[in-house]
Amino acid sequence: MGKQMTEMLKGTLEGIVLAILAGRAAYGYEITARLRALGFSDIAEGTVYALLIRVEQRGFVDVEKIPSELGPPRKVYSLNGQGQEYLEEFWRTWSFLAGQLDQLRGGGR
Amino acid sequence: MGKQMTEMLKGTLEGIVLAILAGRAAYGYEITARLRALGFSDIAEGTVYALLIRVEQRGFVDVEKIPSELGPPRKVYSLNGQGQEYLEEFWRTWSFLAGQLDQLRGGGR
DNA sequence: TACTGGTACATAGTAACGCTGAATAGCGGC
DNA sequence: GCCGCTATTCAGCGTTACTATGTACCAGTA
Repeated sequence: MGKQMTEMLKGTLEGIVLAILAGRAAYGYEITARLRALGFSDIAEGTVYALLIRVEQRGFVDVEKIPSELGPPRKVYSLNGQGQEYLEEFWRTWSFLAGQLDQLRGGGR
Repeated sequence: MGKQMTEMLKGTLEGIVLAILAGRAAYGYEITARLRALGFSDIAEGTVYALLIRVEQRGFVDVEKIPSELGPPRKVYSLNGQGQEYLEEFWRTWSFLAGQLDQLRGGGR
């Protein structure tokens, strides 16, 4: 992925992952796979795990450890109330930014 | 401005400034004022100047020093060919990201 | 002359984020 | 036993925007 995308993901990747979790609970490896399916093909696994630890420490998600039949136990993350609120604020911030950019792009001034 | 916006601006502020310059040439102080008018009320002057130096070093803008009747001489930046190309790539990257986010927001899955 | 305020640019230090690259560990199949 | 897939973790790095200053030029005013 380009450097531009890398920089643009700063601040949005977190929202993207929380939005995925808003759909349903998931674990790290699964989230990485879903991101790749979404077209974010080059997001490193390490990035996702670091992000998950961050949002866990901020209290946006609940964690449950579930044994897997295939490999080591999975840490399943689910969005909690605080996370919901944060996600809503994320969407507000995003809407504002997207609005301004659309304006800039269209008007050219 | 919120911390969310701060992080989200990483990678997009550069595009925003280049888009402003695509409209017409401008100098740092003026760009800061325009950003504030656009609603990015808390963008520090220092941020804009640092960004302008960055894009200048990458060769995206041409610079002309023009004496001001009011204060020190202005450094007027104008987008050049390379900057145009970069801006177009920025819009492509942005479109992809915005598309994916819209999808995530709407579908909820 | 001295002071104030607006214009205009620059820089050192800091924090946050995503990436790179590697390590660790469990399980199934050849 | 070894390889490949699943699954998580961590240290070190580069980029970006912010904070907080500092420099400099000019106009108006007392």
